Amino acid sequence: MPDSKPPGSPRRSDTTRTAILDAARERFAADGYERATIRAIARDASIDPSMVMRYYGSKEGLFAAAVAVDLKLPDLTALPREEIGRALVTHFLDMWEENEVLTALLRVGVTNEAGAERMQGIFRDQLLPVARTVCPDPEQVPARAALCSTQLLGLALTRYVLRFPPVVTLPREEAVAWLAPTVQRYLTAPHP
Amino acid sequence: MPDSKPPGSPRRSDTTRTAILDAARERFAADGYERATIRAIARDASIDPSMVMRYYGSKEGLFAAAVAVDLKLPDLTALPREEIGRALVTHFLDMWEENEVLTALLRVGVTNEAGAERMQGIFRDQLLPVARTVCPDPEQVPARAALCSTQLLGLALTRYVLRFPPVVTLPREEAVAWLAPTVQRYLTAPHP
DNA sequence: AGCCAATGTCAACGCTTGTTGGCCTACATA
DNA sequence: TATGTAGGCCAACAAGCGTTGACATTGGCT
Repeated sequence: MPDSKPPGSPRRSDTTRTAILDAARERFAADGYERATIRAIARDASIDPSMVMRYYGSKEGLFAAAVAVDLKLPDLTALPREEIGRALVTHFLDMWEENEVLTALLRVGVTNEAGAERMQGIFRDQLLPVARTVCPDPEQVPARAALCSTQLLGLALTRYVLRFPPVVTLPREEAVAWLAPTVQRYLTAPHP
Repeated sequence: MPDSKPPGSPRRSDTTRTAILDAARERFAADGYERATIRAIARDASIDPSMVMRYYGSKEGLFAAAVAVDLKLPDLTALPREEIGRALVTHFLDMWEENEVLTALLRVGVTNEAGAERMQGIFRDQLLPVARTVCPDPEQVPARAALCSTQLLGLALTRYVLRFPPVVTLPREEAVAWLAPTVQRYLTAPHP
């Protein structure tokens, strides 16, 4: 049996495997699911396309392995209540600029069901619990977290994917200054 | 010369042409650019794929013909100043639910350069002038209009494309109630 | 009726895609 | 040093793609 996986043991092929994942993330982020071909990814990683199949089974499997997102959301309870909006927006900008994985996920999620579900899962499993720690009424938590995601993903969409010039030009600090009160309100303001 | 086009004259093939455009919009909206194949569109329209080529030249040409958006933005100067946020949000929801063309444009724009430029052009040519009529400082108009587009497109993205359950579930009136103040502030509040 | 262009059908082209299996190479272990 | 196995490359497959050109059919015109 090739490729049994005693979970901690390093394999001789690990450099190739991560080269494939890196190339895959880059291509998915730049091109989306369909146009990111296995052949192009393999070319970027300087290996044969069949290696991708050997290590990740299929294109879907490669995508699943390449796009694993940890938003690393900070503990908002340690902050003064009126600063959580600003903290969230800056943190999201950090995450988005740290690497390409979020851009990849967004580009893919728009045309690929599996990608959409994964994006959905990330916001459900990571943003929702954080929202729970700051929202007054537990019943409103999903809606309030969802509202935050509309604004945050809208910024990412126009800034990093569609690249609307005025949004790209907008200095980071100014974007934060404008969006922070919005997110703050979605999380903490009384239901309108 | 086949297909000269005296602009007003109806052609015998007009029913076929609009059938193609309808099917194209539907497929682009559901699948994005790559997965919306000419063959599938032709099948939906019950015609031969070669007719698509005859009438629209290429897939790019078909897309250009199928996705023409008029946001039909209302005259905001006729409104009390504090209601323009709500008016804009409701109008955008109307537009988005009226037909599939905006969803098609968003799905395509995320992975297709031409689509992204078209989306960009729509907001530049249609939203910007409206913003000019309500913004205090002309110099801030592009940034403020862009901020509005981040929130409006973020809502459309999560509600109509990624279909985040809490956003889909959110009653229309509630979405308006939450977003209206945001848009209102982006357009009219003093620079933070 | 007879012509001609517009409309539609059919089959094929060249190309790219994801995916597969066979084969060679190199290393870790015995 | 011998050997088994993981790593890697190559060539090929079937399917699907956008696109093309040759051919049949229709319908409005004189």
